[in-house]
Amino acid sequence: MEEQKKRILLVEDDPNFGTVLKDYLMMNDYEVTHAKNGMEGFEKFKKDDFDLCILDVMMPYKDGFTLAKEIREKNTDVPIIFLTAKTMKEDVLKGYKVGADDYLNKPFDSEVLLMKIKAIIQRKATETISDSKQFEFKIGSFDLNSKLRFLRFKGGEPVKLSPKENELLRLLALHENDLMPRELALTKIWRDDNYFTSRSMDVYIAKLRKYLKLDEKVEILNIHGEGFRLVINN
Amino acid sequence: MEEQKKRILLVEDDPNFGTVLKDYLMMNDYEVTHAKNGMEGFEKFKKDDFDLCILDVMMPYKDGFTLAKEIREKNTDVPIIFLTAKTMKEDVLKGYKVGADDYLNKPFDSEVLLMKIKAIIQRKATETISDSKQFEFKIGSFDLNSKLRFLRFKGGEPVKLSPKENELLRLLALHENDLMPRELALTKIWRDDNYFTSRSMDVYIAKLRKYLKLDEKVEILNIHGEGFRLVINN
DNA sequence: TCCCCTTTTAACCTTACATTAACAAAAATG
DNA sequence: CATTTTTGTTAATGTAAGGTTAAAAGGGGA
Repeated sequence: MEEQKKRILLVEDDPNFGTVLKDYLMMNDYEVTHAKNGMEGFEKFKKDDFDLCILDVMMPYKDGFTLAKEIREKNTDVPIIFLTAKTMKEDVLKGYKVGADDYLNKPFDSEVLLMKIKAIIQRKATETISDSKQFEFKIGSFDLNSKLRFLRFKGGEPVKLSPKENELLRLLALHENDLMPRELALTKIWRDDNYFTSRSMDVYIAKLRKYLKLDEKVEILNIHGEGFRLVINN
Repeated sequence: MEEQKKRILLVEDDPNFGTVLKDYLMMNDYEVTHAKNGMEGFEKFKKDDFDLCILDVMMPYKDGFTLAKEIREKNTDVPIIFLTAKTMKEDVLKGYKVGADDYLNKPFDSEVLLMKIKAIIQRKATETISDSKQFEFKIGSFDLNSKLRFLRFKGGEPVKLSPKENELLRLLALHENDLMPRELALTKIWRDDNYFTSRSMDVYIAKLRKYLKLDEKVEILNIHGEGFRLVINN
């Protein structure tokens, strides 16, 4: 059985270290694309599909965090590992905020890196089975295209959705008729969970409800203290 | 409202460090059970449901790995974080083998630990989302969906249940036709057992009876001084 | 720079929930 | 049978969560 090699985007400005790491990963059966800085990293990211990104934090022109943010705008799912200078606590916290999956302090042990890579790719694989790759939804009489970010009612004129509107409606649609926990949306979309992000989410729920009013069979119900539920009656 | 606190089992033999860590976690809104060694840790694990285990690796009598293995035999899902001595690489690798979700080198930064805890619990939550079925009960002519918190009579309009109503009815349903001890509900749902919580529970029993009146075959009987019994006659 | 689009923050209001109180009824106790 | 405990039920209260709208704050082009 031909296992497809996993593809890693490695963004690391130190040429020596970068090359060594790349070779090491390739020896361990990963397909590695090595970019020398943030710009290049983003270009390569856009061109290809990767299973994992390993980003150095300290880089000229465009640091790892900025790059990660750009990557996240394009793709909310791809796992990201940061390579941070030793015990830069702020870096670690900032990393998690941007949506990192893990971090590694330099200098690090290569075997540990391998373990992490395996664990993370594995984790994403099971997590992603259901919810990735799905960009088109039927919601009552609506069609949602979450890749192009529009919502269309009965084949009429599509209305454009903002990124957050879109992500939120997509999450709801993924859980159609089922509970979509508040926390899930907050951590997946807002990447933070506090009073204000929570209120912000409520505002977006209101916006979505306004859009969805056109079809009285479709509604977003609240489950007090838990989250929301997109139901389609018939 | 009533956001249920996440429960952490902390197994750490150093009394000073353990206590400090416990307090710190509690300050951050976790419910923490602290065990002083592997044995005690396992006992406590068996007695309760936890959302996360934090295990020190170096402990007398029973080290963290052995404990983790035992825990894994009982429960394949609960996330485990190891606290390892600084850069003991073997420990890290061994930890992953045993099925750890993450590890932290001592000394570690407490904020980083918090981030990890949040990330890990969140991750598990999304993974575990789909194993419903254990949330659906048939009670006479009623359907109880305790995940979506509604009760439906003969396929009619579902009526929403409050968290406490829901939990209580679920507990009763789990013990259908059998005694559901007062104390059980109080410790599991109210997590406290005193005069007032007990009265509060009685209030909820009254509410449930009102809902269930629609089906005269279903009733909640009191067993004086013992608890309640959900019976379905036919 | 200004403008437009998006997102957050704020304010105010409504609803949902849990607890407590108060009083009635049943059951146990002796 | 009188008294104490336990349970049944309804209503009042306080607080937290959610609904809604508008204004402020960012942020990326033209």
